[in-house]
Amino acid sequence: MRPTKEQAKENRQRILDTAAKLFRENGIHAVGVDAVMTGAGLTHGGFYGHFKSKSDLAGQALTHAMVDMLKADALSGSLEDFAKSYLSPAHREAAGAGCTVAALGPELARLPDTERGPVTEHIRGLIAHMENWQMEDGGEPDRERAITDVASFVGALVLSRVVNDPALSDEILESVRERVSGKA
Amino acid sequence: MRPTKEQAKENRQRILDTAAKLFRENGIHAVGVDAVMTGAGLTHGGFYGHFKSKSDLAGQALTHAMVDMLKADALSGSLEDFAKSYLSPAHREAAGAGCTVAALGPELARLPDTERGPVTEHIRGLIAHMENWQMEDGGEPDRERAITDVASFVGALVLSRVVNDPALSDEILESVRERVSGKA
DNA sequence: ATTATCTATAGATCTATAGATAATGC
DNA sequence: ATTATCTATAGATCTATAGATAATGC
Repeated sequence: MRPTKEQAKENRQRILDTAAKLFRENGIHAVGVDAVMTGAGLTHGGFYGHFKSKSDLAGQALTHAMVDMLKADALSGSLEDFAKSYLSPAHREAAGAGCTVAALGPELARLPDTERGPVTEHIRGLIAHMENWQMEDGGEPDRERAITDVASFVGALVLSRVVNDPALSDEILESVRERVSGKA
Repeated sequence: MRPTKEQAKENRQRILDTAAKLFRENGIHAVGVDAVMTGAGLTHGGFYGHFKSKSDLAGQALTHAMVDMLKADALSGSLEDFAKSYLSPAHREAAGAGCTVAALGPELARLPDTERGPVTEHIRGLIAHMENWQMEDGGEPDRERAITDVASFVGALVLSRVVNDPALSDEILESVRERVSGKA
């Protein structure tokens, strides 16, 4: 029953991936250690061999998810390409695999100051990317606009998920997408 | 020990107000019926005489909070005044008395379709207000811009609360405020 | 007599720990 | 012998209900 050292490391990674998905889908508070372990194909008792606590897991899993997003393909293309994918119905419907800030913003905001470093750096990274795209388009970097664009992206995705009218939800995503693309 | 009919109605209202505040501050999931009742100065057993369930309470309390916000003074002034108050450090620090969408967005998004009608109408109301302000400024109403502005407001408030660097948090609020005011 | 509230508790669920198990790794 | 996982369970906490209490309202 005991797995190899490598198998154990793989199990640990699967716990992290499962947690990052379930937390973003349902909220950190709504997902128990038990659900994460079952999702990873293990029993919940073994959890504490891998992580100190649920809070420890949440920190590691979500930091990992945010780092991955900043390295994703979508960010290596143009601003228009990024907007098209970030503000897509597909992203709206796949919260578990999508932007951590849009999926868990207010819940992350309630974490103690000391645990919000990774999200803060993640947001700095998104702003920096916006500034880069502005320069690629030949203009001077406008930080005020970069920040506003990031805010409107996150806000639009949150609003599009909150609203229960599909037409309005689509309209929100498209409005921000066209507005950001159209003013380069 | 039994209160008058009027006292009972006041108690019910105090439960609603306490719930609306605690839910926005800590998240719906993180606040128990017990904490709401204690906050309202009652014992938790009496709760079910007033509401069918916790979910029933959450629906009523938050709908009430959103209706109140659309009637608030801030919305009767200019767009600049609204932006100044919505995007203020005071609002950032008082989630329990502030915008329900910014405080609970992703958690509301996970509610079943049938319970998201009130938030949807609330968001429609915010967009309509933006369009009115545009017309007051003498221009044609630009719905695409109205939607983008609402998204950037909500997004900015969420981001300002997530970030653990006070300078960046202030910068996010001010950037969106200046950008929205400056392009009228 | 009615009823808003309180006391007490049942039944779930959730975090965390303890001890057993059994295969790996020295 | 070590250790990753499993079984079992302790201890909290949370939603909801049942029955008692005591003052209002007919």
